[in-house]
Amino acid sequence: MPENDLSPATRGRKRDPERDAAILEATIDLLAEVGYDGLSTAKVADRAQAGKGTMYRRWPTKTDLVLDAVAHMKAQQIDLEALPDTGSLRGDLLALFQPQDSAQVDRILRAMAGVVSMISQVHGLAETGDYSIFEPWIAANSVLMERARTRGEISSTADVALAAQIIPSMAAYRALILRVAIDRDLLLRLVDQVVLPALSDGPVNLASS
Amino acid sequence: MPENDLSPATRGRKRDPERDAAILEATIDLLAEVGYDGLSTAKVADRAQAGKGTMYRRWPTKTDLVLDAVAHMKAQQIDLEALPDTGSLRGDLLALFQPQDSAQVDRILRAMAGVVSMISQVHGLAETGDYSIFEPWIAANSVLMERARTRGEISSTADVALAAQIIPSMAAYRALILRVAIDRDLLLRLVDQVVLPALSDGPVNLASS
DNA sequence: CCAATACGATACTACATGGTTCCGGAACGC
DNA sequence: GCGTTCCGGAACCATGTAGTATCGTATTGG
Repeated sequence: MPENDLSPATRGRKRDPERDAAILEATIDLLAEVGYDGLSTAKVADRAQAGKGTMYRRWPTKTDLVLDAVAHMKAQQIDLEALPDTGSLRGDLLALFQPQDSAQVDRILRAMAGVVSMISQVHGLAETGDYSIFEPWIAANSVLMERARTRGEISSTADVALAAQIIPSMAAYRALILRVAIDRDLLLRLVDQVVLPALSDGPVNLASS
Repeated sequence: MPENDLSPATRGRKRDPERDAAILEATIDLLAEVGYDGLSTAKVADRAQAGKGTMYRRWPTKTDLVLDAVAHMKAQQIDLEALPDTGSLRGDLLALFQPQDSAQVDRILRAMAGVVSMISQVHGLAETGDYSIFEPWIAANSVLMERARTRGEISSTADVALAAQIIPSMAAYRALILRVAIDRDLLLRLVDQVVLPALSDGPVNLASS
């Protein structure tokens, strides 16, 4: 009797993992350029210098391919184990958004815009949230802020869950609607005039007329 | 000589303006449900109980139709001439986002998500910004905040341009990515813990250890 | 060396869809 | 009434594309 009909194919030529990477990268490129629907499997294959058979051997469907490409992109993002630690929350936040290569960030945000169109069409995708690039950024913000709280740097009652969403949501708005990335000037204003005040203890100092 | 080859057709049956509205409404519905690419002209005609001829007599192309539908939706939005005036900025902000029927807001935000996919594919659209539903909300925020400033209610040096973007950008993030609208609890937290502190004079009261 | 599997390339199928055209009928102005 | 323009409906066409199949070649293990 055959051990297993689905034996992992020990014989024959092996799959080239480099092809996986090339196809996923080409997918992200096109996602950023033309969106989910503008992306055709033929174009992906063409750009990756791959045959469509090679693609469909790995991903049974265009949707699977794009989802995996997004996961791939996400994995290259922020490493929650290696967050900046400058001693102050302000320094940490600036450092977190600092090092990103501008062109690379732009590509990622545009790809994210491409994903938005997929959510409308692929049923049951909105519920998982797996596709969001912004979620790890929010998580990173939370970690930095919680650390600042244990240092006593911010209010013990600060709404960290909310504050951690401010910068990422602004980034999302600009990326998806305005099609522009956050620049350093805006980042400074956000940190100093919005995020830090929101976390501080200070009573809202409305003019007491 | 003919007065004008394109004379507005004084003879014959007149166009039914109700058809315009029905078609635009159907377009927005579908835009919210399936996105720009999931939207087919046949589906729009079907839902509006209209013939495709009736549609193409008005809009030469699917893109024109969708853009006009978005403009139509935008026109039904915030009236900058009739902003709330409760006496306090806090009251004004809460009133601004208050009256919206939740289901209606949800529909609008989902439609906006559908528009995002169009931006990737229709050339030269991202530059105009005409499509953004959020921009009038930002403008309304700015007006309310400037009024508060002239009342001396907030700091004279407050960064209104930035603060006015906070709530709308959060709404955009939630609508486009999370697919959820802003509820009253979140609105309260945003106003009291983020927006108002950002506009206040108070020095950032970081714990002086 | 050989069977099995991978690869890029290309041809092919099945189907959806944007846009046009035509129909029979209804509303309008003259 | 009579021609013109509108209406909903449906047929029609050209194009694009997801997914499959095939071909000749390159790698692998036995």
